[in-house]
Amino acid sequence: MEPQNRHPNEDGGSNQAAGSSASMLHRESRTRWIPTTDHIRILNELFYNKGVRSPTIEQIQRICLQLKWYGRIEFKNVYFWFVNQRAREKQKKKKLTSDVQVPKQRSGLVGGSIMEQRGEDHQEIKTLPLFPIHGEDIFGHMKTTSDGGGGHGDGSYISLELSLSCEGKAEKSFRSR
Amino acid sequence: MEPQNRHPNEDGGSNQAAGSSASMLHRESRTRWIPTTDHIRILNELFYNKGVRSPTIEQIQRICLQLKWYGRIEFKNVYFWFVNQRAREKQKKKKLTSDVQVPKQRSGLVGGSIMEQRGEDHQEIKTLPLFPIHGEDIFGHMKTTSDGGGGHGDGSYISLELSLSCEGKAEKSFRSR
DNA sequence: TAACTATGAATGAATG
DNA sequence: CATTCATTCATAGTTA
Repeated sequence: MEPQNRHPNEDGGSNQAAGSSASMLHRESRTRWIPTTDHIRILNELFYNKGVRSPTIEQIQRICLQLKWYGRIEFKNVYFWFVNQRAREKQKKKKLTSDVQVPKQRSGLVGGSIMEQRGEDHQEIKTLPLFPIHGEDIFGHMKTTSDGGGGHGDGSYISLELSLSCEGKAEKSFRSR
Repeated sequence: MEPQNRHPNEDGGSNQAAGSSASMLHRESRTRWIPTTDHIRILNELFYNKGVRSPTIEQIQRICLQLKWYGRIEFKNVYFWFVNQRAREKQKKKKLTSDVQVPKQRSGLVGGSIMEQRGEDHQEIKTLPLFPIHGEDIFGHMKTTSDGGGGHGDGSYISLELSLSCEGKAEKSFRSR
């Protein structure tokens, strides 16, 4: 289970370059980061021996900068690596410690007031798409009761009649991986 | 970093069709909100096109009410969505706090979001280990290096003196309108 | 090739 | 609001 045994590419140099027999050959395959052994070695060194668990942005940048020497790597790769290491370390421990512990019940939610608005249910009435329910839009006129944010130019009624029947364009949101 | 295949669910009810991997098969015991494509579309519309960044309680309630027509959703879902959207937008927008001077491979890609720092490089340098490979320094103190010469003839110098003292975080701007 | 496993990546939710 | 956690999705690489 230990994540130290991954050997996608050996040697102390290039990585994932030996593609000779494989058929899938992408010019610039938008594939995910494949850490080199040096990457792993250094990252593990930091994580386990140095006790670096949650490096700051600056630290990640520095680490990334150094690791670039051993192969292509980006900021987010380092960031995610630590996130995943922490998560899976904990996850591993949890499984090993299959002890009967009372559920921590760490809920509590934010604020604990409006957040509890559980409107989940009896809402399957997919009958009529009357969007402007009140005649005013979602952002018709409201008073910023506790909007510490400063209102960001409020009062701007936003007509949100956009999704009633949008089917022509499969826009896939704003994502595009 | 842009996903797209994230939300397997559909407003119609279909659920994760790709039945290839048996690694996941959950009943409706799911706790976490899984936004539908309509949810995402509308929320993105509000966030990006309408400039809604920090909706008030009333606004969130209204948005939530509308979105309920497109699938199960609660107040907190909308709330968290905006919180996360703001945070991640900012995270990606956060510019480099320190220059990233990597030997070669700087093909003109400067700036950009911190997460977007795509290594434009496409070559495995891997020829001159500027810093101790034994990784005893990433977060330690490698001030004792004998790099007095500091030869940076070809611009391939990486002065890494990673220290845990990284201040200078004044990137607190980016107001939302 | 399908199934499996390890792990990179994304994101809803939570914490401080 | 900045960070972090938790869960899930996606996929490289391996195995049968």
